[in-house]
Amino acid sequence: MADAPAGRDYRETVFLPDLPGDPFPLRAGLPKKEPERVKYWAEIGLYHLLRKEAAARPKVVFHDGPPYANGAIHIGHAENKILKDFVVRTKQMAGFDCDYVPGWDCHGLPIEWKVEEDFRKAGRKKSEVPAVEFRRACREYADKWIPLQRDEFRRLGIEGDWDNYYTTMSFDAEAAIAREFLRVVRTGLVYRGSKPVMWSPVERTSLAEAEVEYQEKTSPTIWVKFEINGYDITQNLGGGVNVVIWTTTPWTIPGNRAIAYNPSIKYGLYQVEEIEKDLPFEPWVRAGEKFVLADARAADTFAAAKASRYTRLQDIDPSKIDSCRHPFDEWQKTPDKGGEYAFGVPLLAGDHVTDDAGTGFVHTAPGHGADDFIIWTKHFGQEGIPFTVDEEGRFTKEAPGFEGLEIIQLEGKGLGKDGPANKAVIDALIEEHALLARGQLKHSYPHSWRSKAPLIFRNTPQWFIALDKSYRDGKTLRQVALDEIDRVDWGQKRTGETKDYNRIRGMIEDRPDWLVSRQRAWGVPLPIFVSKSDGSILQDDEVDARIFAAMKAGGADVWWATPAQDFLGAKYKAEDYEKVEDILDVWFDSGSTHAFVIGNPEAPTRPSFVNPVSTIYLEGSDQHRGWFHSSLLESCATRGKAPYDEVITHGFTMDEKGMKMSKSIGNTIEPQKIAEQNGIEILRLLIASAEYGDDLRLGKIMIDQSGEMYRKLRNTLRFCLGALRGFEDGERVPLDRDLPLMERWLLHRLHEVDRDVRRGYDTYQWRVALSAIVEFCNVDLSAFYVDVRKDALYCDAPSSFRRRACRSVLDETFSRLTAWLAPIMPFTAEEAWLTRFPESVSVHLRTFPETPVAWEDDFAGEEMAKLREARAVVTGALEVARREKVIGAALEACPRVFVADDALRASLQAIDFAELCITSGIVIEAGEGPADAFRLPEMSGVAVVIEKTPGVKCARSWKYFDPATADPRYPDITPRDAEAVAAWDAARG
RNA sequence: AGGCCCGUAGCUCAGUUGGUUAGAGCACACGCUUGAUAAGCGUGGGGUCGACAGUUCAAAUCUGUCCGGGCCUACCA
Repeated sequence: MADAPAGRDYRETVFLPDLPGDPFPLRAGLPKKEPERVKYWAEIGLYHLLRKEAAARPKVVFHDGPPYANGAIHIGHAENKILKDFVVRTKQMAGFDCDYVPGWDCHGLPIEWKVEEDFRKAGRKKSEVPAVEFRRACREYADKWIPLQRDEFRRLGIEGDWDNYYTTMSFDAEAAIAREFLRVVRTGLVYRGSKPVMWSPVERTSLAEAEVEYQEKTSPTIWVKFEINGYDITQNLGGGVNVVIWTTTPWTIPGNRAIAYNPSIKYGLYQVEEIEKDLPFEPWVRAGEKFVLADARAADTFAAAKASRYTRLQDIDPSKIDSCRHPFDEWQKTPDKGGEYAFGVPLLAGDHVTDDAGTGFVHTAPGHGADDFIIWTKHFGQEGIPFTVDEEGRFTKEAPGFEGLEIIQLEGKGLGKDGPANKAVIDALIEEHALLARGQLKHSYPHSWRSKAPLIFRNTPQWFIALDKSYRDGKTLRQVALDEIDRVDWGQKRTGETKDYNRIRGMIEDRPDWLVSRQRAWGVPLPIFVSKSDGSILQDDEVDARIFAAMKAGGADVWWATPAQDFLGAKYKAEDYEKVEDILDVWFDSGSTHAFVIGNPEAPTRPSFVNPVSTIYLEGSDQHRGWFHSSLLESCATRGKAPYDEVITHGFTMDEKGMKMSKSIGNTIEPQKIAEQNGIEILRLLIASAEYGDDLRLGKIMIDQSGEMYRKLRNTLRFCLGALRGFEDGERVPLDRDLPLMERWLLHRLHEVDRDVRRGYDTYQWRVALSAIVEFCNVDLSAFYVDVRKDALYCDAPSSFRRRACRSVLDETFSRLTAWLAPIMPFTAEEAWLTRFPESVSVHLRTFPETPVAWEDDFAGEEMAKLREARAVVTGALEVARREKVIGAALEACPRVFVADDALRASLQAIDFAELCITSGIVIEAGEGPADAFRLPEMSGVAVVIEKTPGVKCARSWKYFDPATADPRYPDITPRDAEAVAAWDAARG
């Protein structure tokens, strides 16, 4: 076999997929091109074009959870915004109007800290800066960051109304937040109660959890006797039986109001028999004394008390103890001779009590501990909690006998050290014979982040929203919220995933009342007046209207800058009312965003928010405790319903090992860096292919892998662009059953992929859609359809039906690929689309093309599945022949295919199977074939023997052919190629 | 410490109500091609399904314990 004699170079007559000037190069240059594209979208006003295009469509509201206006964005922000962008873009392209209004959360501590620091550097203490000046500085600080963050978000390819973003500190927002709170007041759910908070006596302020750090501290420990008042079998016990508690904070004893025990712990009655001898001091314990203790704690307790021998008399059930005497209830040094402490100390059951430390009984001072507070309010509500300590950490008159003593030294050399309070209490206990033992303990104890001074738990008056008070059709806020949780889709409806539903439900079921007041400066005030005579909150529409109007005009500052009388008007006297100066929990701010961003159903803030078919929230899973939570409660309180219909959550970004990213470990990855080095679309693709509900791992390997996926997709688009060069409507053939099987099958696949992509997008499972697209590109297009059809595309005459059919179907493919990919790869989809249609404005103004039902073609699908299985046997055989150096390229082969099954053989004969296998010829025969033929275990009825193709190699298509069949004008190419070249020559004259 | 959750090939993910030798894409190795060419095609290696125990004729799939990781609470009298 010899090649045709060297003759004409046909290369120029081959329709290679090059585009003039290579407008869509393989090397994308994303880091450089993406910013240009962002600018382009801004210039054409894409956001406004989108709104205009979709004005008549059904609305979907995607409401942005506001990031905090502080610092550069990090990878977590990037994941969050990109996922949001996927939702917004897919909804828009699925035929909705999905308006996205980004926002920022501006009030709160982090900014307050920064600004405070700035003032300190300038030599001014916060307390010396007027509230309004301080707030102005906070506002300026937030204002500085918003445009910076906005530009970073736009760089990520996020589309939205970036010129009209919302903030929680705009005057409108501040007025709206205040009005929302007044709305809650009208439900009757707002009350003033108290709660122990972390308090710094040195700084005279409460501290947030984030401002607290734990340090080692040595504290006194005391074992205190509480004599039992009554026990229904007291007669059997005799008198003088004591419950023993243990504590590291003696100063909380005046605040003791209860003792907690755990019903699942075993308790016993013990009698002391003998005291240790030869001690350098005389122990307080006496032989014959009786104590109730957890059995597991008896040994340690008696060791501390120096009782060398003791006996256990009987079991004790603490629930049968009515109450105990307070150790100070007969203390002579109190003004009332102990009468102030003459309340019974009840025993309360609580799970927080353990028997691995202490005595099995927990001293409970509801004003000075979280557990203490919880167990107390569970039994007695807010009643009866004393305020024993003032804001400087001094005992008040509610701690009779100790008034004025400091818990922590406030000044001088001993600043931050224990004050006289502990010692005074211990002395009093000794005096009253209530101290069993004492010691010292080194333990971790809360300290102020800034002053490093120890903190105390201190009961302070605060404002709450009640969860268990009925307010709406006899229901409580908790009940309404739980009902709404059932209505909302947390994923349990779209994918059956119940984890988010369970999580939010659990949180709402368990949470205590909402503490909404903060003793801070940078926020929206609780805009209320409290009657000095009866403690009720003034509720008057005219007053509320004045407050709202003033804030709308001048922001929340007016609350501090305007005399109370101006709000109260003529009807009320300022001196009769206390103007509350606390600010609202910032979660109340963001919980109210729905009210001023989306608006009420009756009063939407924009046309794109009218009667939405759905309102969607999407945030990280930490927002179950945050924004999802506060928005739910706020909206249920004011409107009786959740502000959203669907909630989507995502996990957190981790490093490549699945560990949390942190600056100190140095394993962070900045989105800005990915944008510079790889292009942000690589990150978008990575996020789209991940199970974002779980944590997202991020590392070099994943980014590289995502880059590979990108290249494959880009190259597929690039091939389509080249293959479709010059394709016009006139070339199009009807997309019906007269198409070749290959094209019928490809349409069938487009139909299937369309279904998968829509299903993925509808349920926010981007990876389902993306993997359908990627697999289609790789397996169906690249490895099969394109590989097979390259011959027809390159070498057929333009008039060839086969080539026209191929191009018609590729046109539909390109149309869909660009649309399907647009939400995930907005830059590249745009680039591809505009390369093909330079006169078009943007791919993003399109919707997903409808895919005709008629394209579903089960026959083509099943037929092609069979053919590809048979093809796999041929490719396997070719591989063996290649390895044995029988052939190199597949076109050198002419396989003999033995097919036992008549139906399968008929299928193979019905089409050009050589074309499918990309061989120059093929022989299909009946029967089992020779024993040494190539077979695959899963296709036992097909056997293949590879033989070399006879004939000569076509100088144009490289196929081997019988030169006897050649067109005499073109002896070195096949007749098919001759026809194409003839047409090509004719066109050029 | 408690609540919710995650743990399948090097990587990202599929694995229907428990049922034949656990799949895909990418990566890797080898080969082919040199007309998608800083591309394309083919073939191949690679997993005790986090560990252990249990239920079952049968478990990646159900139960329990443990290990590792994440988010959120709490952090102790």
